[in-house]
Amino acid sequence: MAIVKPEQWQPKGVASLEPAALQAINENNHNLCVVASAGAGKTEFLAQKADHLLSTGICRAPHRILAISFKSDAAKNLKDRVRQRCGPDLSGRFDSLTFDAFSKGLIDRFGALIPAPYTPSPDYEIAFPGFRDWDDFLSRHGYRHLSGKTLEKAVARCRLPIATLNLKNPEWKDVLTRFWTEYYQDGDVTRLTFPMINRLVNYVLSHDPRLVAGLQATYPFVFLDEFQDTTFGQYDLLKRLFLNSGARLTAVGDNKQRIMVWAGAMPDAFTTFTADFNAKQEALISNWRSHPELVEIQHAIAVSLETASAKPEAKRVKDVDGDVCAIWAYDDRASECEGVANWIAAAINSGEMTPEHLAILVRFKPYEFEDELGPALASRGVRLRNIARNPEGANIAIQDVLTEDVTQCAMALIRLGAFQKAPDDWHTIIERLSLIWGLDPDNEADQEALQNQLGSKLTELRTHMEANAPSDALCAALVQSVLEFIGERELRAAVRSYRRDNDYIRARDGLTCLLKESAEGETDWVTVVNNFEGIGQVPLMSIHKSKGLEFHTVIFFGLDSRTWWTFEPEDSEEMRAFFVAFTRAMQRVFLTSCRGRGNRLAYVDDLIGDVGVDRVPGPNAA
DNA sequence: ACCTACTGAGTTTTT
DNA sequence: CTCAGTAGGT
Repeated sequence: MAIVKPEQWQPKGVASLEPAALQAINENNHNLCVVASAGAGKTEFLAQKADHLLSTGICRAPHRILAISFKSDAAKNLKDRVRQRCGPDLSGRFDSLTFDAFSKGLIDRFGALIPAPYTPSPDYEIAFPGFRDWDDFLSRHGYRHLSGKTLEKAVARCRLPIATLNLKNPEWKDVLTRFWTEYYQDGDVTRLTFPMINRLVNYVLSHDPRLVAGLQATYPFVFLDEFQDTTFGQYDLLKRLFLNSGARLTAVGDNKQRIMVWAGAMPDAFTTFTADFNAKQEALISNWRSHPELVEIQHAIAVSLETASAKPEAKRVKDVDGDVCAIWAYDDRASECEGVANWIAAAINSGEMTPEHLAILVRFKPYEFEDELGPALASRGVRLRNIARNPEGANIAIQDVLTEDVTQCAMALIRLGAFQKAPDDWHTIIERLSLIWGLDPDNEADQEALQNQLGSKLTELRTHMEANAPSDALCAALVQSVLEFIGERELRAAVRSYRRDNDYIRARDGLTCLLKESAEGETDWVTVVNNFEGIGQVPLMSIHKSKGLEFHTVIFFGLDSRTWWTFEPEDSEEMRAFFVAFTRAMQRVFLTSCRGRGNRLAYVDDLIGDVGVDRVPGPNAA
């Protein structure tokens, strides 16, 4: 592929980039701290920066770019965007992962190098202990006077090996030793949480500096997305890997969207990073997501979080009539559900937006809202999808099934089977199969053979799908047949995380179960495939899960004092969570509150009331 | 047996 | 903010 001279490089696929973005793309002699408020086009900025590095040869093979995101769908979106911008060849050297997936990958590769007694067994299990489990562990071992929360934090923060630690209270050394011998290595199974994986990675890297040298040699460029939510352990690892190395780090994020401090995120990640890595500052000032009226309200909230916030330039054009923001007040939860369901059904039927472009956001317990709102919508012919729910029989959330490699490959084929035309899928599957089967994309004979094989498989699939209506058995058979064609062994060799049975089976079962669920009561495959992808369904999720996503219209349930019982106006995670929820919308935001769920949230009501958001009676069930 | 006043817990994530 | 649990009183 021809190399572009840096001075001749142009952004691809977009009309223009703002000056700060161009500045940050061309700056490769410093570490960078890019402040990007909601809708500033972080993903696009990172994708363009990746394209710049790869297509100019500033990042030349075999060097790679490491991009760390917080959620797997964000990691996948970024990867896809880079592929669109610079093609499958160059984007093959762009590794887009979550912090946890990156750390886990290192354990899967180098776990055997971890000294005893910390060596994990290769078939370790991933655990998500709740606060009760930590307390139970302590009381089982006679430490009833210590708190589980403190133990959880200590495990996440203390370096290994425990024996060399200098702790003020020597009792904690006993507790941690116990924990790492009895919780971690429990009989035959090794049980790991992500903070523990992080500590183990840190340990193995300190124990074997060649690994650090190897990773530094591989990754001269590192992107860090949503940096405001970096945990202490993650930052510790980052320093171990890249501090004082030649690597150029680009940290992107927004302090106003810092909503993970409760789970161990650093309260001042940007400040610490800027000091340690001597990073240069840039700030993106556009808002490509929301139209001016919404940006005005967002700005009022932003100023309450950070007095010095600059007002972003709104780039989106408003394309809806009527209110763009209001607080819908209700008396009780039943009329709230019915009223909102009615409004949604009417909005969808009028064609002003499709179900998947609307989102229901809640602060917590989405499954409770699913039970209440789901039936109200269903009776009006609208389906609700709780994206955090596991499909029946699976051990993975719907949202995560969609980003799995096994899903992407299998569904590209199944979509090609269901639809008359799907050129994108044809290209995707050709690219992926070339990679999985180890074919040269430039070898014509190889490519022709691949196209022929794919063609005859598709003929077989289409005949089979036309002749048979969707059913549980057929869904399972379809997945089986498609995976046999792709080659499970080849797929698992190509996708590192699938080498462990645990991880591969979890993903494959997730795919099968979601497909079965999508086929329930359906008679044609096109609908099944759409159901699978969530097309025609209103997504429901927590604010935390909505981070990084955007929707045409957002309805937030529960602007009231019971939902926000921890609410404090000053430097509060709650206010930032509210900001995150609010800034997901491109066109409209409606906030419900009902007396059955407590009083009005006066602080927020007044804040947005000042910029013209009215408290009105919510739409009726009619 | 019943009343009042007080205390603490509950929630959001990551393969 | 709400709910469950508890201590201490009648």
